[in-house]
Amino acid sequence: MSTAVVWFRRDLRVADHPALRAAIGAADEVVPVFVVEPALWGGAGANRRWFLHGCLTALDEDLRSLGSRLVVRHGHPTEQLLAVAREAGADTVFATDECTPVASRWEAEVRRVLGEQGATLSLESTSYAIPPGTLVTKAGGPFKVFTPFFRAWRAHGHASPLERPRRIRTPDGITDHGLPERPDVTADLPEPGEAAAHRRLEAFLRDGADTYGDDRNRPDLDRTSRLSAHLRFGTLHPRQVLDRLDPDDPSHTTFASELCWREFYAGVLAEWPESAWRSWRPDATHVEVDTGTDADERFEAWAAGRTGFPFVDAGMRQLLAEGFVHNRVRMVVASFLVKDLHLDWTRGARHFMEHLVDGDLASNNHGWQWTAGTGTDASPYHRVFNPVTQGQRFDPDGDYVRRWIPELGAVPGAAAHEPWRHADISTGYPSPIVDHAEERDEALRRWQARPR
DNA sequence: TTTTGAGTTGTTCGA
DNA sequence: GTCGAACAACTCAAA
Repeated sequence: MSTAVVWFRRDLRVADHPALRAAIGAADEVVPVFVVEPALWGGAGANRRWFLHGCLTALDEDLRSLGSRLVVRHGHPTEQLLAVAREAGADTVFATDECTPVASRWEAEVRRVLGEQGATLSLESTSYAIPPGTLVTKAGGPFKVFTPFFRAWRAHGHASPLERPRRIRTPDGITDHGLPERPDVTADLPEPGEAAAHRRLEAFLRDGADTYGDDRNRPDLDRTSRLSAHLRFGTLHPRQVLDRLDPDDPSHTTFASELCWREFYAGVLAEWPESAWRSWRPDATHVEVDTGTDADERFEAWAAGRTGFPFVDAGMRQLLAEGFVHNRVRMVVASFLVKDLHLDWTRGARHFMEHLVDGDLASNNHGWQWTAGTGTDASPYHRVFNPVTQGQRFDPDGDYVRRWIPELGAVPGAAAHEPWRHADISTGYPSPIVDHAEERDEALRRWQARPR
């Protein structure tokens, strides 16, 4: 009897799972393992831990229905994988390549330690339709601009999803530490697990995909896919999404481009690992940012949704309430932190990572860098979002704003975006903490004054 | 090597 | 109210 280990990480599904498929093909018995690494688990934020816990529970149920089960271990992946491999008598550990700086370090460590024992780590596929680093420019270098990358990405095509396995044989008697306690959360979070991911996908294909091109920027309509958390934890693979889209439908293509942004930024982070928390543009590193007590107070107002700008505050309150923010609003609140409050983008990125269920280092932090003007984009400095006109344009009836800010419940229609004009009926809502026109000029001044 | 066209998501001003 | 131009100058990708 031969045995293989499958190391689950951000690929918490059984269908379309190349590493699982490879293990089943290579060995008679398969031990599916998830290692709870204390530092990573502790750093994830309660919302993401809650969702992860649910995904692991669902994965265990799915595996049991196939005749297997999920073995959960706590500690360093190197020690724990080695221990499981020894217990099971396995000489190969199969895993999905994560393509992130931290994961790459773990993989190298696991590969080395297994190698010392005569065992191997076999990486199969990635969490992306096209593995980061695959696509290069004609000059052979990494892409730094999205549009040419998107063209190359579309032309390259992607693999078809794999079938769900019918049966998985797993040996008895492997020690299991069990899952950590499920954290208590106050937010209303999405349903975790592979089955929920597919229900979400089907709902989007039915109700949102055909109008995505027109409606995606409308937080009041809420017709985006809401698949981000599932893509983050791999309860769904982008292959499985792309497989259901019509490449000739412009609306579907717009949605595919959003999946492509995820892959673009994964490639950028893999190429420049240090850009996770430092400005990608060298000349943007030293744009003056505010620190100190005043800056801290502005940050707290932003984080709590008390800036006095309804579109910004609605987004920040949605983040706390749902662990999710509509993409359009993410850009507006990020622009506000960086260009109206003059705070370092990493403060905002860290706050997002704390609360977002879909929090992904590459997408989140490079999204922030794009807004801050420090990332892979050529000319963003004069692109300062106006929080009022953005609200008026993308939430034309004020519905999104009133949904999250009860104090504005009596302010009708688009007037909710300018409550200072209706102070008599907006009860208890703060006045704007800054003057947007002045801070916009200040942001432009600081950018132009940056040392180069 | 040099050149050329283009660059997610915007705002403001003035005609 | 609508529309086009300006907002600096730079970097990237491809020819």
